[in-house]
Amino acid sequence: MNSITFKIEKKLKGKLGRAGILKTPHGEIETPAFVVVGTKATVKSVNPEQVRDAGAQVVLANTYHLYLQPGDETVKKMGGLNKMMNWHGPTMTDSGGFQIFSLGVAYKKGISKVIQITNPSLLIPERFDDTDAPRLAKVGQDGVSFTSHLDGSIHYITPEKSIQIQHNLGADMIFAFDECTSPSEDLKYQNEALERTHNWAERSLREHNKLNTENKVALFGIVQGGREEKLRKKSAKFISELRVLRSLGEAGEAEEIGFDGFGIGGSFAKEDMSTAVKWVNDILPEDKPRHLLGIGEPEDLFMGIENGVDLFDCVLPTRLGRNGTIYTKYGKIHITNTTYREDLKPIEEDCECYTCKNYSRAYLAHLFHGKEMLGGTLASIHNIHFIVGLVKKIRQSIFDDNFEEYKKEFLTKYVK
RNA sequence: GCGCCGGUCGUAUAGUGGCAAUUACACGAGACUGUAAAUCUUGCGGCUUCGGCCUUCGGGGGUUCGAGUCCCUCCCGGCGCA
Repeated sequence: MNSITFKIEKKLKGKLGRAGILKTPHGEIETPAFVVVGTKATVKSVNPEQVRDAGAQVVLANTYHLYLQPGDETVKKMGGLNKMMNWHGPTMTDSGGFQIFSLGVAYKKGISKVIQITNPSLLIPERFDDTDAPRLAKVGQDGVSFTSHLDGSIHYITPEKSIQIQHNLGADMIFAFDECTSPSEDLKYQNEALERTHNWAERSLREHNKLNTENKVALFGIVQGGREEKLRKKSAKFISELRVLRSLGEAGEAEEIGFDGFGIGGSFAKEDMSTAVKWVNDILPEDKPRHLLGIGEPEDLFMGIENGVDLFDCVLPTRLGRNGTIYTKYGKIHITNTTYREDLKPIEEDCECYTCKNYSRAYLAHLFHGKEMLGGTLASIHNIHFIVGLVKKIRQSIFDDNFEEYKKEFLTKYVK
């Protein structure tokens, strides 16, 4: 009996894309699916009923943040992630690997998850030879030391520790501890980092194997390798084929176990993303779910799905929403712009979300100008509905055999 | 009527001889991709070939190389005494 099962129901002709169903202990996920991010066990500004009503099937929380506050043991005492946050559906946790990047090389530097290759200076390693620069995460031999942004305390996270924390948090699907590298690192470093990620993958899998006695938790391995084709393919192969032995009781028998699913990680140059995803998904086993970590924008979702991605997560719908940027089928709008102050239309006329059914742009503009909390909530609800809904529509287009037409129709109207 | 205090970029302020002028809010625009983010950046007198140029601190006049700052006068507001 596996913790999760994945069944492909329909494939995209001539492409790697597919639509399927992922079964977890807390319910089914129709894939491709967009996972809503709730880093600290809350989707910021939105309650679980609103998250569900906006169409979300699954939420993702973060190991690093919940370990620091309130502490994974405390989460466990509260009954685990689902019970604590009153979310009844499937859950995931990220391993903390992204914080190696965001609190490390990327710390205070304007390097983000996705960079534009039109700014090539970000890709020149020499420009970033700043080993002395202050950072809150430092990679060591065995794990990573983090300086807490909350109180300055030092914490050493190893793959084993990350997996232990994640088991305490109690999500259905968890991730191996990996190192998300910056594209500004040179090839030598990318190589070293990848070796480390592979080593950590094995240690994560072993620790998970020890702790997963009830077989309720699924572990996803993460493919890294930066922008290098060789490294990406090497990583996909290694992570796919990684096995550890699990004993089957007293008789001394053992079975080989590998990862239940796969994550594709890294900080991408936008232009490189599709080729990297393609390299990797060509190699990853077809019968296991694939999660493109931390992506993305509407155009990225089409790209990912057509190249065989089953799951996405991204902070954008909620972060943008909170900050007054709202998705529409014609592109994003800034609701605080003067033009919306007396605009009585909903964000989108034909949108079925709670926000669009009940409120005008003018009211949202008012809430944002007045710094009322409800503004961020209503905008987040719409953005979640929009992005989650977009992935659902793309999924439907796979079943309807009109993926290409839908993609073209959407992207023609949608102005970046 | 007399005395005192005060009038600075939408608002509130800083500024006591070198100032296109502080700070906050408001306003305008932008950014955000496994969330140190309900955050951050940036503009906010006009023009600019980005070197500058012009016009500004209640009105008018004066002193000075130079005035938001000093002097005179007028206008407006607040307080006190008649």
